[in-house]
Amino acid sequence: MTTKKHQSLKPRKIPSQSRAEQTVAAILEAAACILETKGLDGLNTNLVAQRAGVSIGSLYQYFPGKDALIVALSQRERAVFFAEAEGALNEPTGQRGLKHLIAASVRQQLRRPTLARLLDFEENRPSIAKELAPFITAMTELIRQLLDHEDIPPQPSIETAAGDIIAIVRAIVDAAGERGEVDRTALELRVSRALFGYLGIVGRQP
Amino acid sequence: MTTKKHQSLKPRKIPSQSRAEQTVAAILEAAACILETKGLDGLNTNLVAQRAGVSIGSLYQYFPGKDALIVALSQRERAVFFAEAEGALNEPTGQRGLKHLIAASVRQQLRRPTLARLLDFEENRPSIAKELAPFITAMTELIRQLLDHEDIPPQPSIETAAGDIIAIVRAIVDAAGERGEVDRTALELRVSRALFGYLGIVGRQP
Amino acid sequence: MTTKKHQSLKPRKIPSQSRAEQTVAAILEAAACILETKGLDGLNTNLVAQRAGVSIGSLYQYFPGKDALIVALSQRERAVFFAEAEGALNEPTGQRGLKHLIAASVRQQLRRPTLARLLDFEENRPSIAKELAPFITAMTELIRQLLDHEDIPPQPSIETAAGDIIAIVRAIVDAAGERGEVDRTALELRVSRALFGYLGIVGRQP
Amino acid sequence: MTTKKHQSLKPRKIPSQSRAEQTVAAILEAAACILETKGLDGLNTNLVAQRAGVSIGSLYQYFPGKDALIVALSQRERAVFFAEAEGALNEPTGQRGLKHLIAASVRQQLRRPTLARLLDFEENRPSIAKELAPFITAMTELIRQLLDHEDIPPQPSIETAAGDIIAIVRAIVDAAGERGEVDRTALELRVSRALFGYLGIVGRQP
DNA sequence: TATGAATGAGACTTCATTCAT
DNA sequence: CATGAATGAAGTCTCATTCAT
Repeated sequence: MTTKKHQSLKPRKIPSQSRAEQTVAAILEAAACILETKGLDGLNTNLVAQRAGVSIGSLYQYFPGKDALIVALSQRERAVFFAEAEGALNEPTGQRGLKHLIAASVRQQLRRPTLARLLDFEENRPSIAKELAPFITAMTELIRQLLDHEDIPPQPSIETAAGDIIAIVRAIVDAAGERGEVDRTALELRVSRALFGYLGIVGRQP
Repeated sequence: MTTKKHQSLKPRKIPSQSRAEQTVAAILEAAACILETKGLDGLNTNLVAQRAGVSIGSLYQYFPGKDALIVALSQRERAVFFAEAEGALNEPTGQRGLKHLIAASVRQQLRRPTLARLLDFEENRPSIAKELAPFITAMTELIRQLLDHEDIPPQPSIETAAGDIIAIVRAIVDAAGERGEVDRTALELRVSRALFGYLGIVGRQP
Repeated sequence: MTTKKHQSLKPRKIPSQSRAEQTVAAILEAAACILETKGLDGLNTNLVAQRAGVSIGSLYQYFPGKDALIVALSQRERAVFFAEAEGALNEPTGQRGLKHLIAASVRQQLRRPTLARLLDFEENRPSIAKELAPFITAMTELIRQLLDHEDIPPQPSIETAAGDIIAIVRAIVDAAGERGEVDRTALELRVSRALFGYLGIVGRQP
Repeated sequence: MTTKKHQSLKPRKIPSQSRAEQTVAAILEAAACILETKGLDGLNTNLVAQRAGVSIGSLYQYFPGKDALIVALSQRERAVFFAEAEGALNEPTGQRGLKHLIAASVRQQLRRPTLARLLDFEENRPSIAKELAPFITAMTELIRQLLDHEDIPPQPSIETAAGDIIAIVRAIVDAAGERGEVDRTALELRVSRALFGYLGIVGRQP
């Protein structure tokens, strides 16, 4: 069987000893590495275990299956990203908040471009998406609050707008990653233009 | 590994008899169907052959493997799309041209949303992308000509802009497809705003 | 099925028109070529047909199966060889006869070393061997007559001796072919020594 | 094609647990059995695994493919043979050494005639031969030392002589196996005659 | 808990052979 | 007779997952 259906994708145990935490971290990092170097097709549980210096049995001790690995990896990356993105709420205006969000996205992407792109894709698979719903909800909520500022024109559907915004940022930033761009500022500017245009914000962007 | 490394992705033979053409068409359509209903993981050569009502041997007669199937499918869809998109060059202004392009993209996406989204992703995989390079080149050239009109502000890099434009259109349109949107007009409008914003075109869009 | 069991290995029809003869010759030569360049694993009926410039259907018109191809090829080579070897019977002494036989073997092998070696092997497969029995019988008979001369010490078993002689000649000559040797004379000398030693012929060989 | 091109033929992992050693042994013995009863065409990985009482996955855990199986089998047989053959170096004279070598060859062949013959052939296939080069080298060296004794006439090329000797012994011994001979002594005598004749040793062999 | 050998469903692919045109 | 599209049995090989030690 390729993949067992309908099994939990949550980590099996919350590692309480630091030894276990290290194991989990090693496994995730191994998975990340392989994803970056060999792509999705190159990712398999046996290899991950080997690269992590752990037995395959141990891997299954911490992750109930392959998908759980990807979910955990996404969550790891998302957690970092979200911690940065949340700062957007402290910005005084909606536009400043958006810029903050964009900057966080760009930074996230440029840290590990290949990995980010691959995860972006995997997150679309229904089985994975389900587990990442909380993040989507949180992002949507965050964007909703940003759009709520009075310096942002009202949108017909906040839901739709939030989804579009996430998609647009991702698209430009992934495309840049693919091209190997490294200039953060230029990239942020391009994203801003698209986003501000989308939202109907006229006027000068810095 | 799912797929053998480094094998040709080009069709093995061009069908010379009309019976063969039918076979090829049936195979491609079956692949499209499966992609739509069971996703990428559900796509395998045996199932495709079965659904196409041909033997597995026949499939391999025309396609050297699973990836070749995806390539051929992309090319089929791209050909349809490009035929429509090319009309953009007949528009009098750059902005009208872009609208034409957007409309074509939206139409393409709304025809078979799931399929379109899946192919959009697959096309990013390096091995697939290589085979689709001609299409990318053609699209870039088309966009270059559109941006060349004087009603479009000059862009720092045409290449980058072209890539970004393709990515933005795709992103919004795919996101819409995922949500199950069907309102062509509303969708076109949102894409226009993002694109025109990106390009620095100020002023009222309809 | 890899190969149908129990089917005739004889050519299906004796080609009466010269057109058919040419076809058969082309097929055999194509098979020989492929055997030489891609080895046994590279030999398959479709490829042979293609290389012969004939449709696969036509190939089966003349040969009832893959093994029949190999049998026919062996027979073609054997016929040439045997025509030369038979001259041994005209030699005045047994030793001269043997030399004649050796010379014929060496010449045969050096013409197409790789092909000869491959066929030597294939001829051991029971299904092939059956069809080549007449040749073995003829060879055994030929050798029996040579050994019957009074300048050859009597052998305990003519049958065994004949088999051994064929095997020894083949072994040395194939080994030489493998090494890429081209010096006919040196090779003949070595074979003579082994054979004459085997037969208990003492004294000077030229 | 029967076998994937250009993959390693070396065992994938050396069994560290004794359970694994048993598995490997069972697989090799099953392969040997099948080779003896159904020939080369009858050898396939599924059947080997089944006969060995292990899963196909286990087989591939230790052997990357069918050819690796043959290589390992050859090495197993060669190791046994070489251990016996090496004793030839302890003999006082070259001729005694050769007899020792011949006796070892005959014994090896008569143990499992069919298997020996099949392996002899397979070892000629380039891909297999490569892996067995060490054995060939060792044999050549052994023969070189034997021929170095003063009771053996000097040979124009030791390399060639060594190759020929191996080939001659093999040929006669394989032919005997094919005929179902069981008389060790008679066989050894015939080989001796051929070899001594080849080397130019005159005089009475027992 | 950790280990890693074992499992086996299932995907991929070839190629000898047939048969409708 | 020739053609070449179609067939599908038979084989190869992988990898997610389990389980005895």
